[in-house]
Amino acid sequence: MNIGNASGKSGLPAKTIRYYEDIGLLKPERSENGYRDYSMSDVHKLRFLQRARGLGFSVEECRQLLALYEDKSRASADVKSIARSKLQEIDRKIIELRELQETLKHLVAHCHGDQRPDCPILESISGSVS
Amino acid sequence: MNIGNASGKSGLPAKTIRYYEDIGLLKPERSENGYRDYSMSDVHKLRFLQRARGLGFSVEECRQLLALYEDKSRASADVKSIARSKLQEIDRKIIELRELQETLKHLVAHCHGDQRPDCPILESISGSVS
DNA sequence: TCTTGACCTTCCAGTTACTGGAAACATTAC
DNA sequence: GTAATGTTTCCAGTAACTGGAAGGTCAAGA
Repeated sequence: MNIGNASGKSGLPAKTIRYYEDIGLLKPERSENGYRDYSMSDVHKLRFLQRARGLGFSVEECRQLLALYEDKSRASADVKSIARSKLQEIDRKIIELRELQETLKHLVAHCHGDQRPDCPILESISGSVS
Repeated sequence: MNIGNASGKSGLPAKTIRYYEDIGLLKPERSENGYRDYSMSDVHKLRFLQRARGLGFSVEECRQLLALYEDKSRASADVKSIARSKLQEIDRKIIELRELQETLKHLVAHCHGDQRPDCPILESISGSVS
């Protein structure tokens, strides 16, 4: 499938998809006419990239995560260790999102619609300051 | 408190904190000697910025979120509407993180430690392709 | 008191991850 | 057939930092 189609299915702008090819993240086939030709597997990876980038993982982290599935030569112990450290990071992100969620819910619940409430919730949105 | 201290407490590099001042996100007091002087409230905001950026919110979104607490002139209906749309975004992010978590857990659980498993989980990490 | 080292200042240049636009070729729609 | 749309490459610009130089400040130890 063409890049426009892949863009629509993945949620990534065509520009970004080309950029990911430039930096070696995802290299699609080429059609006779020179157009990029994406498989469904490519689209899955693009969609994964779209999500992971939106969740605050860097391009290099995404490259590593993609490599977990693609690099057949990598030892499984390696895969496990990388995946485990990413899992910890994900746990932390989920917790932080829940806290942010609580704060915003509190804000929404305690606004009366006519004036801003005077509650000191900045402390709660910033989490525990160690 | 000095920038080094604020950096340690917030988890943000001093460089980044100065950059946030440059773009008008957070303007601290200045001591007699010209050093930046951060209050605890400033540190809370910095910590919030550290988290929100790490969770994939853009600087402009962070600016908006900070404004929810700071802009006394903003109507509460506005605050509610912005907060609600951010809440939806957070819900989505949490769901996506859970899915990513499931995939990685699956990978860790099904590796045998000596060789990479041959399971087609790319589809699951990329979520539903609409 | 002096000095040494850690910390702070500003400024400017470089990097990462896109993003916009031009010029040209391909495809599709009427 | 031609106009609109989609694709290509290339090059420049933006967002959000990040590193490094040149110099001022401060606290601790000889």
